[in-house]
Amino acid sequence: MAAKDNSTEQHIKETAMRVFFKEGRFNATTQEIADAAGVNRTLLHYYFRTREILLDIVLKEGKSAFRTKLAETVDPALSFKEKISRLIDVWMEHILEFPYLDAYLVSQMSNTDFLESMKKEEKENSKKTEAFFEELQVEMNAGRIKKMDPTQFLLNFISMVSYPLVMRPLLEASMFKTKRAYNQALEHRKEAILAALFI
Amino acid sequence: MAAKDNSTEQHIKETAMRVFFKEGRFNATTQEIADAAGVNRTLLHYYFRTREILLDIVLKEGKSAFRTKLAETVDPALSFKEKISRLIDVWMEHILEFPYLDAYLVSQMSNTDFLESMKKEEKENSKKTEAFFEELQVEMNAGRIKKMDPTQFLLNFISMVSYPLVMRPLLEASMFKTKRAYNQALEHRKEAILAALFI
DNA sequence: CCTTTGTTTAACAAAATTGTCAAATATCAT
DNA sequence: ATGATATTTGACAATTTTGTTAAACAAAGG
Repeated sequence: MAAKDNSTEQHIKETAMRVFFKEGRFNATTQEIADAAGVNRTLLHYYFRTREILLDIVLKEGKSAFRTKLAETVDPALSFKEKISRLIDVWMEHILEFPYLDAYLVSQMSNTDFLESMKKEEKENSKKTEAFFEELQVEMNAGRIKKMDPTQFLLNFISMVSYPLVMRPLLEASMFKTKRAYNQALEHRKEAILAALFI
Repeated sequence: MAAKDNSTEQHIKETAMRVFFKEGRFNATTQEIADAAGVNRTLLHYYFRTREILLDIVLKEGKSAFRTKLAETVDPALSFKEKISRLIDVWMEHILEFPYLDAYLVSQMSNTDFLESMKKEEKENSKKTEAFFEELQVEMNAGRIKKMDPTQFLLNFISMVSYPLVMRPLLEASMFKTKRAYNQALEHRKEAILAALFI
């Protein structure tokens, strides 16, 4: 293999992503990750040197991919409601793919570095948020949404989309009789959210 | 000290509760917990034998206390909306006190034992849930709530109450300019939730 | 005073985990 | 075939963490 081939490196990252954020095994050891990837543990250190660096990279790339996806989703030509509708789709899809990502982020929030990088993101997104709020204001004036603080609308929106998926194992076990019942509820989730957000 | 005095044992439990579920340090070592409690590490093992047992006890007692609190809150004489209103108060208060508890529960959900104990709780609560759904049905028929699947109403409710608090560090850092702005939003959270749930 | 209970101290073994290294193999490109 | 890169193997030191034990000390009650 003379030519640089990063497929194994990529494969390790994807495996780590799976173990951490799909399966929620936040304390997985380097050995477990290597096993899951079908690769020798030394190779992890060869490519990423430390477990922490690997986790950092995986997290950063995951977040970045999601941000890109979200941005691509919002077509300015669409109606506000249609925008929201598509956002719900993409957002739910993403959390379904990596259900433990948010829980991990929160659990790491006492870490100062994380907070810093988050605040940087906020600044980059603040323009989009303001634009969103303006559109929202128009909808409220048009009587298609109850008048309220835009912030509260945003919180309602994110909450209703994320929570049932992020806390899925908890809700499924503690409030529903069967997994099937929960899956059915999720299937109709989007309409329920839209109905709650719009008059 | 001839007489049995369990104040230190209690103090250790409270400290563990604080470290784990108020501060979110899920990986705190027995040494760190002992330090936080101002007590020798050996004493932890003396009372609880293992770290795992201590965590189990703390978690079980915490959940049980919350369940009791919730049950006490619901006065059958109140109107449905008033019941919901009080539930929001108690619920938010509880999450404010132990913001990391839900995240921990979710992170442990791959653990089979947890799932089992959760399912047991579901069975105990299923009667209450059904009663809740019946009341909800009455409200819908009376036109005070949009007609929808009661399950979706419940998911909307829990989501809007919990998510902004459970994910607080995340939302605060990534979407708000200041902590103060977030606190202000939380102050008006209850009315916003009620407005979204009721017509 | 003596006993019991609570608590600390120190030391220890065992296990788990991490990160590093050197050497051996494998695989591919030229 | 040769060289270069990818990957495995085995071994190792260092560290962290856990759980146990024995001994000493403190305090309070009878």
